[in-house]
Amino acid sequence: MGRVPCCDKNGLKKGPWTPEEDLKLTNYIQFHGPGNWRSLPKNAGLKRCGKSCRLRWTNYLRPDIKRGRFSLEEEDIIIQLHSILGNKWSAIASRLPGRTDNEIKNYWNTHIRKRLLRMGIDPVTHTPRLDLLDMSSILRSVFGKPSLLNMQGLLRAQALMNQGLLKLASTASLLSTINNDENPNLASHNYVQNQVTTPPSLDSAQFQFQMPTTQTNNVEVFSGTVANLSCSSSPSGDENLVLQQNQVGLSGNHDALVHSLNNANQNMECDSVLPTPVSSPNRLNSSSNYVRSGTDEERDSFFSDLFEFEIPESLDDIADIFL
DNA sequence: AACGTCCTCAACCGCTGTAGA
DNA sequence: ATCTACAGCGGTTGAGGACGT
Repeated sequence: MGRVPCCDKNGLKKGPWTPEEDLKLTNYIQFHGPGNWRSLPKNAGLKRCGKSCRLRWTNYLRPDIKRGRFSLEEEDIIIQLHSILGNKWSAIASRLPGRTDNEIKNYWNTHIRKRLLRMGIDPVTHTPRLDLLDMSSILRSVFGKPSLLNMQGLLRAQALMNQGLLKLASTASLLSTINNDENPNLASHNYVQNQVTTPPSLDSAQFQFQMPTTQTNNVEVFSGTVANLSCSSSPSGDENLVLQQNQVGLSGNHDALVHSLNNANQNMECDSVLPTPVSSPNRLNSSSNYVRSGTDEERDSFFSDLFEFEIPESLDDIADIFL
């Protein structure tokens, strides 16, 4: 036996709410409080079903709703949480005060998801998806000489491009994200200058994410640490998140480097709970003056910067085919 | 100006989980 | 244990605005 409908559909209005309806609903709830949605429309003089009233209230009329554009911090948080929780929009919304699950879901589907796809990142698994990469933009990022790219070079590149190199690209971008302190554009330099880095840390209510200080004295080309996050639920079933990390050291040797990168990616895939490459922990924790409200261009730039990396000298022979 | 296409997001639909009778 | 009402969730839809030709 199927469920009986929550209300008699006949004669009930559907579609967009009018200001008058909003006023009726708001006034009623202010006086009586929310709840008892089944009887609310009748009592409030609305020709709507209770479900519609509840949705209108929770998604639009509630006084604590924060309207307007999502900040970059909020985007960061959404991406981080989505990488852990998946499409649990209500759980994500509960960590973003003033935002509704519906709003977050819409924003994900219309903005963030597309942006990740453009970056070659699978929005479901949050892993780099090589088949999704917009190679032209990647190549522009890498070489900064779009005019020098030609079809012949691209074809040769395609023939020679292999999984290892693309993983290198993907993981290098991840590293640049993680290791970048304030300016994303500086990230790649960290890897070629053998710097002693003190990566940032995140310590918030939901996350424990510590990056160790790394000494990279003997590294020829790259140095860095890949944090691999995993998630577990507590026996009590609450949603406290426990994030663990695996460190993957990267060193100069080609084979070792690609091997490390493969391991890093395998770890990610095995855990199926993934770090979000486009989000840096220090951003969440940062009190920097980084511009957090952004135009579309700034947001695109913010994300595309995350895929900027430099080809080490030892890979010059590969890079040469583009030029 | 007119038309077509794309994009956004409020609202709906169908389903599940839960509490109470 | 079963049934029912209700709240809530996630996926989907479609109206309307923005944009391009």
